[in-house]
Amino acid sequence: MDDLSARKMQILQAIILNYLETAEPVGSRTISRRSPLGLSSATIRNEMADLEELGFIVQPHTSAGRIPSSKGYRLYVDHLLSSGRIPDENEARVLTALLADKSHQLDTLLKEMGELLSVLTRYPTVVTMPQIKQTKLKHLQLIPLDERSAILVIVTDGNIVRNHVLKTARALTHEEGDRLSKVLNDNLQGLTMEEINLPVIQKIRRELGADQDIVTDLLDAIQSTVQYADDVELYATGTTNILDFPEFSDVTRARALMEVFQRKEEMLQAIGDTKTMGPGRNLRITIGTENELGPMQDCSVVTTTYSVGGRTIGSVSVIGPVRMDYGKVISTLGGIMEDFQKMVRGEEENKFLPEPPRQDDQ
Amino acid sequence: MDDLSARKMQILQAIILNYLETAEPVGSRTISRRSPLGLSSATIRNEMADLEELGFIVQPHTSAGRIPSSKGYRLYVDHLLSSGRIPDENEARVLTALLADKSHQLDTLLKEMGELLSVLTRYPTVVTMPQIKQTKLKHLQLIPLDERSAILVIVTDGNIVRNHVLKTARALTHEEGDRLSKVLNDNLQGLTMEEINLPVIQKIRRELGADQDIVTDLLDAIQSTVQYADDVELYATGTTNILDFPEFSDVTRARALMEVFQRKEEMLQAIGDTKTMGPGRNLRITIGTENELGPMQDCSVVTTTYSVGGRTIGSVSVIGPVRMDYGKVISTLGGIMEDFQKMVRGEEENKFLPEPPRQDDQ
DNA sequence: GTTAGCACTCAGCCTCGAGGAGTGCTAACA
DNA sequence: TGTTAGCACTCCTCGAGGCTGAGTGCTAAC
Repeated sequence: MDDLSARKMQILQAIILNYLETAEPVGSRTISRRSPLGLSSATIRNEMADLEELGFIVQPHTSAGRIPSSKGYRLYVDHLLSSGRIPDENEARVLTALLADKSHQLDTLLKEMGELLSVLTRYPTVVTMPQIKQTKLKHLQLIPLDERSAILVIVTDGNIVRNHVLKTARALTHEEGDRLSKVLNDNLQGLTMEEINLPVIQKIRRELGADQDIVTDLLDAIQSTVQYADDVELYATGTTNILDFPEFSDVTRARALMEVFQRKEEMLQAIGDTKTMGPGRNLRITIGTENELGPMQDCSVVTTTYSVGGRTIGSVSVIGPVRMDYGKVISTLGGIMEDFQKMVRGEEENKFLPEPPRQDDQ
Repeated sequence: MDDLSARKMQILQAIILNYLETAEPVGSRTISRRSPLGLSSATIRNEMADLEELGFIVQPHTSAGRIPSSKGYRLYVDHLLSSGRIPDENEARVLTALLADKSHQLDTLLKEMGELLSVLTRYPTVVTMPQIKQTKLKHLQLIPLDERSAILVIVTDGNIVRNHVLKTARALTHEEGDRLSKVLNDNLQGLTMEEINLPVIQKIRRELGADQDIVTDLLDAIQSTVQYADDVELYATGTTNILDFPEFSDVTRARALMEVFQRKEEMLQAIGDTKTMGPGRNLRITIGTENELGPMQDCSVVTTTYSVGGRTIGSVSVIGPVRMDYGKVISTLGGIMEDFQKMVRGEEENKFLPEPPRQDDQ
């Protein structure tokens, strides 16, 4: 199925490129005129008939031109797109300039990045926030608040901060808070949330013998943070961009899609399991009917992952109509993510330097 | 302009009620048949002509029925709606049951509330998150993180927590962190962000004499939190609900509106200044063309405020088409907010009780 | 002041036909 | 054998024309 003649490939590509632009079925005559092949429309027609039989293009109705099928886009993305595209360096510059001073807090950096991506690509963008569960604990601090509550602050790799307000059986003193924090840190620092298991917890329980009454509350809080951490957080931007495209000028369809953007579970399903994906310039593209979700079958999803400390802890996806500018999305997403990773890594190292390097501009 | 005859009032109300249901212009014959007035369509027609001249209703085209104008809705909301509506108690129950265990963290409580409101009303809902600037500082804690950074945790009334990662000129020890925190607390506790002024800052600066090098970073962090606090945070839910209504079946219009929902400044403008509004069952209703923003002129906004510790620190708005069920929205919003305020107040008091009261159900 | 009746308006819907884009097929050509 | 020109055919799109029905304003009578 892959051994299409070079000419068929070229014709398919021409059809796709044209369709990307116009969103209208493309006819043999258009290809004949526009492409450098120098073939008559009749010849193109013959080839198109073959391509249709092979399932790469379809005809909306008898007397219309052809539009690419999911299978056709797939071939295009896998074989035709790869070479010859240079990522636009300007965009990376923009990112670096724009976000330089926000780089030390991963959440905000990611959100800004999502927004930037949706502005650059003109497509909706969805970022899964760092899965705190997978990152190493860096610091825990229990802050007594008042007679019946305290705050547990949890900091992990990448300076991701989470708070958890907990009810306590009695008032805590500041000193107790510190002492408890120390025990927690001694036992948990460097572990990931997932690695907090029974033996560790029992060790903590032993060491906190004197404060038995508070211990349960505390462990509950950690427990519930871990549980909450199970719950991936999503951040979607530029969702209204999808309404720009004629394929969604039907309100019912548009609405169905907008709703998917808002529903966490469905969105996660659309993005798919990212754990199996390696880090770096590793993207996954899901095209049209390859999506399981009904309303998403008119869309394509381009997903990549990001990592901190060598662990893949989240993903960034750009979502557009099947008729999306794959080349641009891939290069923009790739470029920005590369930059992002560089920044995060830089951030991790900077701490040991006397002064952050700052003169790469100009 | 207010001294409409009782009959005109009744007819206007009948027109509005009918239009709320059908979204179609309503004709004289419909009113004649449906209303208990027992008048012929010709008489209704005469009255309608008057109402039109007075600006309470308009005619989309010559041979169509009438639809209410913004002025008409305004009269309806102000004079016709008030009496006779009992808030639905069930909804309040739902809220209390649903949110009981989330009540101790204001942000999440508010978000859940927004979601609940949009589910109950089937309209989009926008919540402005607590304006931390206006709440009293309860506790500050500086947590050293690593060689070049620390986290400043700020807790205010209502247990609103904010973190701020700050770069430090050198590594902080844990003891230093505590000492600095203590000075901050001694000087700032009980103040609002707005009340942090130069004298206070200089006092802190004096007391921290020995740690001059860190002080600037720290004050910068507070400063930037204050600044960030200036930036109201919005949380919008159920925005796609708006697509249900025929008045937004035009995608361009729908898109314009969806975009307003996402843009903070425009949304704030639409909600309007809430500082002038008192707390409690105090709602403001902005109808149709009373809105300044173009895309919002087909919408009405029902806004109320919430307060903590006697200060109004945020607002909750329900946004729908002008043809919205004002009665339902007003009673739902009112009921839920009452419940919410009760909960927050309960929360504030609970701290001093040995055990939170829990047997009011069943 | 209310009502019946009538002429009038106009959006919505249907139908019909022309126009045009595009196809598939066949036959001729290099 | 691959390519091309030509032709008949399909079917979508769009606009014109006509009909219908809901609704109006006006007038005259009660």
